Amino acid sequence: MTKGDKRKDAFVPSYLLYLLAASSEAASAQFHARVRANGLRVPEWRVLACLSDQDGLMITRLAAYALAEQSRLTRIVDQMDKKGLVERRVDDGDRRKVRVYLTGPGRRLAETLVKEAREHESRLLGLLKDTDAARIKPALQALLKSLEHVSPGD
Amino acid sequence: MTKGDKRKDAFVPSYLLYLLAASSEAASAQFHARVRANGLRVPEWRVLACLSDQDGLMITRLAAYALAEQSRLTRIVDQMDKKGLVERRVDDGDRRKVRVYLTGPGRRLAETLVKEAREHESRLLGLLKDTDAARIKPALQALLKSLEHVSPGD
DNA sequence: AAATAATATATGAAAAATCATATAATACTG
DNA sequence: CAGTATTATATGATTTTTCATATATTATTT
Repeated sequence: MTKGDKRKDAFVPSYLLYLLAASSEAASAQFHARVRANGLRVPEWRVLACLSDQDGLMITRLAAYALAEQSRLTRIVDQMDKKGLVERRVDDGDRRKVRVYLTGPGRRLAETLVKEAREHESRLLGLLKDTDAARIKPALQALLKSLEHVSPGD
Repeated sequence: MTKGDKRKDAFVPSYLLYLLAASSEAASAQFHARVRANGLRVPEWRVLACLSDQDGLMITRLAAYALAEQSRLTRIVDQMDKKGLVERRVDDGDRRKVRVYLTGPGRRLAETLVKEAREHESRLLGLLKDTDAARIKPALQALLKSLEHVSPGD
């Protein structure tokens, strides 16, 4: 019982959901500042990144891929449309669907930012010991995958 | 060139910041539903958890610990105060500081939810292979720690 | 100790996110 | 193929969140 034992068994600092939220926030902070420096908000950057992976996604799938709720994504696409970064096209085969495509400027901005994102990621991983750097992405991918098939009522 | 090569090299699904944000969101979803079932919103639960680790934190430190911006935390504490879960006390030594303490009901609710959180975490880790389960928390802690000392202008 | 700077919290106004639901198109069913 | 159900997107109203800054207290400087 010497000293410094006021928090003998803190819960939060080793709680998985805290570690995920806190490290997501901390790891993203610097890069998100770059996003804003490019005149975008975070959800807009996510849309650009998703479309640069797969152009012409419909609103619903784009929302899921970009981690945004559908009605929010509709409005994000509105704003990106106004900025000239994307354009909407109604799907020919199913006219309920609205597909979102990058414009020229949108694609160029996406490419710039994806490049910056890759560089930033390298720097982040470079901060870690090789073992941790090698393990973190596989562990997260495993977690994500195992959660994909969890029933909602769980 | 057989088939199924439309997304030859998708960026997003293996991008660290995406994996962090997506797995944080996916892993938290079920537990956050439990939080709401207990009449709390997520930031309120975080405050309870932080105070159950260390009662009487000042607003600023509580904000950092609970991953909320200061002015937002002020309002969250307002609401929790109204609900009778916490109470404010001005610090005697430095009257700028407002310290936040759990009330009896607040502490009981915190204990209930921390217990549920621990159980939920076990279930989550149980979904993973032993190697991934053993590695994920250390890897995240290493990432968080390496980011603590990154200069803001980086 | 007066003047200035720094720190802690709160608050008003604006922007963004959420929730429920409207609208429109397509798919199913008897 | 008429009627009903389902799916996709948009929108209004409300609640949250954010941003800048006001207010109050303490620390520093000269």
